[in-house]
Amino acid sequence: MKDALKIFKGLADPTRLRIVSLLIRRDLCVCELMFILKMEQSRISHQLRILRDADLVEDKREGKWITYRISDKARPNLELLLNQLLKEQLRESEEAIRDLGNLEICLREDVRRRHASSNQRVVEKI
Amino acid sequence: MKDALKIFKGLADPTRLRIVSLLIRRDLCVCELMFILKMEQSRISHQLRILRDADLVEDKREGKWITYRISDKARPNLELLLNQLLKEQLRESEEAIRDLGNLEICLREDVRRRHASSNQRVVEKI
DNA sequence: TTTATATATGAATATATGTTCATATATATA
DNA sequence: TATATATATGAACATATATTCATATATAAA
Repeated sequence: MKDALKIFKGLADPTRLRIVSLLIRRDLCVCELMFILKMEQSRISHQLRILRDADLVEDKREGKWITYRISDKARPNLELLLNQLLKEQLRESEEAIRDLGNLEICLREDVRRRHASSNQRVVEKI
Repeated sequence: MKDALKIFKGLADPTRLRIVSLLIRRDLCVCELMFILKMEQSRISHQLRILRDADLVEDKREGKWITYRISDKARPNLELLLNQLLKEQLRESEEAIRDLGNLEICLREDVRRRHASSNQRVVEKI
């Protein structure tokens, strides 16, 4: 598939757009994404798979965890594409603001190492 | 729906991506798009409807013809998004090159006024 | 070496999407 | 006014997609 189409299809789903918007700021593992997005694990894993198949992200195992990052290949285009649009989102979308807030909390609380089991359950939306 | 998602969904289909790539260069009516894309009329009209519902394009009746253009609202973002990617397409995709070639022919031959009835049939791909 | 944790994945399902065919509508022309 | 042209649209269909549930796998910890 042509690159442009790959990128647009990759971003054409709300869950994936949120994931990419987060990964563009910071590499994250699945349990961190679960904490931030308040979604169950398999849902996130399935969407990450689609993003990986589209060469938008790459994964790397780190012990128990698997960390996802924007692929080197896609990063320049994604930064170009999302830079402007994400600023608009942050002005208009409460969800986008909440995601970034949860990212802060996630990092501050070191979710990956400290919240272990609680992440296996879907937490109530803030 | 949030704007960013609207745009990505709008561009996440090969037919629509081709249409938008053409409209960003020049306003076109349906029969001109038929000539350029070698697709049947209802297929193009349906996709234009989706682009219109997503506020990416606007239509304007001009006598018998209905001309489509990129909406004022979407143009800045679309130009930003597509500028880089379309250059890549033109390097890599024969289809994109062919579309632009057909656009040239379409304008040179004044398809809108001169090829009338022949446009109602789907023409063999060049 | 058993158990817990983190993640992936297959199957099932519901929903969305793209295309085609047939037909409707609006304008232009004879 | 009757006909041709340009386009839109509804219905039907096939295909694609997103989500959930259940289960498999790989690593770490006890």
